[in-house]
Amino acid sequence: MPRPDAPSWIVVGRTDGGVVAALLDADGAETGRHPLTASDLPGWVAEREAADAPRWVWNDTPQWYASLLRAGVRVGRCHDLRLCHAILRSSAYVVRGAMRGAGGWDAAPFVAVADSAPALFDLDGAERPAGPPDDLDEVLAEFARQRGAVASSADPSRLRLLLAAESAGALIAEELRAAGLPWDAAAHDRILVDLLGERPPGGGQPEKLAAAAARVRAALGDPTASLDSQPKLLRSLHRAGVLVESTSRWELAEHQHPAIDPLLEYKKLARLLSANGWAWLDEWVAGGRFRPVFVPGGVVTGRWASSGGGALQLPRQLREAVRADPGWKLVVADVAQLEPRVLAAMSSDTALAAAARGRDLYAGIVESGAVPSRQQAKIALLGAMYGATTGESGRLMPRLRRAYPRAMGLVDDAARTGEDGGVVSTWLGRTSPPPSEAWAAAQSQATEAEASGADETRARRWARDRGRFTRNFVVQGTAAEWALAWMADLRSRLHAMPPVVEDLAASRSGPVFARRPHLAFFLHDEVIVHAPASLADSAAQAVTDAAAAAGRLLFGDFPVDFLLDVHIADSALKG
DNA sequence: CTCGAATGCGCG
DNA sequence: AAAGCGCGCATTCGAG
Repeated sequence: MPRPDAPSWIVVGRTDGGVVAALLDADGAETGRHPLTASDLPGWVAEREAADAPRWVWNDTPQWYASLLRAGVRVGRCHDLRLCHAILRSSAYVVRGAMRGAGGWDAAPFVAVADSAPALFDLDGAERPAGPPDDLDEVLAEFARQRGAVASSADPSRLRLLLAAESAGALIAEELRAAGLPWDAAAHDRILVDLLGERPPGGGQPEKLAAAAARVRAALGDPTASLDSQPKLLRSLHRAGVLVESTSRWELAEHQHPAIDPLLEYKKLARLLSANGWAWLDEWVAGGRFRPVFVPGGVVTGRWASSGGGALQLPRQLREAVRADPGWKLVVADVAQLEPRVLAAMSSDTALAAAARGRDLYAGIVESGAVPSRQQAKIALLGAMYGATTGESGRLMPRLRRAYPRAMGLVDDAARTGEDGGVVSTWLGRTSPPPSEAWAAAQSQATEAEASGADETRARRWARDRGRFTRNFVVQGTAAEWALAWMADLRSRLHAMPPVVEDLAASRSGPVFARRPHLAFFLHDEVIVHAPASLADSAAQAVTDAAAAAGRLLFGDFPVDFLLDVHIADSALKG
């Protein structure tokens, strides 16, 4: 329980003398300062965290939190000035000029040299991302600027929610990296050997990959055909009478030729080897953990990106290698049709929300009679959110508009705004970037008297492209906000669980995560929690409860639910 | 040699 | 070659 005079915020930054923490009351007024050194920072933070549970304010979460976690110190809440700056400087909710005067806050996030990929060692100091300002005065000034921008904004409570969620995401991203995803390198190796053959000692092609290549060359009657160079492969195929325009899988699959099957097999195996083969295993898995770099807010819509390791592209093929430590379990949970549910809520479309309640949303649409089959419901709804105009998806749109006019109206409006050069915002106030100068120039040029037909065609195409982007932005971005709220709530629930007493010395997740369930992976609408076996059921319940809480936090009493598929297992392989 | 574009495929 | 959004990464290849 915080003391009555406990600081609401503690701002950390650097001065000439070292690290200084400034204590702020609830109104943002400074009540004291505390000088620190790099070495006594973790202990002091742990003390203040336990006593006051403040919101920690810093320029850039990785710059501070990575070393705190290494020292065994977890914090509950923070305000990440870099991430919040990015939201506020472009949010349509913020009044013009409120963020004026900020310098250096558009910097890329700090990259720690010791933790970074080998390539970064080659960069000199000038090239390595150094992060935003960390000087205490600049940090305090930016924090004041941001508080002012929120207070004077069109919707302070939504923006506060967004900034808190974004900052929680920053903590979670560091914790995910610190804990890592439990990865069984031996299981991974078995999958590789099974599909590719033994790892060739000298490099080179594994046996089964080479065999597939040989079958392709035999079928093409071309013993030297190159399979890895697209232009050369295309010529070989043409010589053999396979008249494709590309070498992509789905076009090849439309042709009949003895070379096609082995070629598709070869491409599949070659992809596995180059993307997630032994080299990947050597580089990215150590000590039983895959530790990717998650990049919160890395996508314009607010989704996370990743950098290194391909964290967001792990093939389903390899899920079997994600294995809980001995004595632990994995809780794997994903949301069914997150984006359509979010769309129903943000548009207050009670009919769409009713179709989704307690069941597969596409089945609900079929039951309502809007379209005849689940497949059509899925194609139509995805088309509505992505802006499909042709094909089956385009043909089904009118039926969807009749059945769900509010939901369809929301995405149609967003598209129209984008086509007209406007900006759109998510539910909590993240705003799309304005059109590029080239885009605007193309539009105005097309309206001039001497505009050519080509000018007009290009302008229209660009306008439609941008419409599809803004159409999707509002839904994808709000879904990202829901996911942040889900994870933030889940993180608190997991930390509130009583730590297990049994000796789980085998845990390789580090001091902060050794005795409690903790998040281990996140992918847009899915989380993996690594939990001591005795707490796995509680962790699964927490995942479900957090989803309900996130729905209420964003959408209040609006009757939409977020249906989860939750599994408890030793591996992340899904049935 | 480095760098960017193009291609293809993995994920949501 | 996708129709229809958002990404990252490996590979090849031509330009400088």
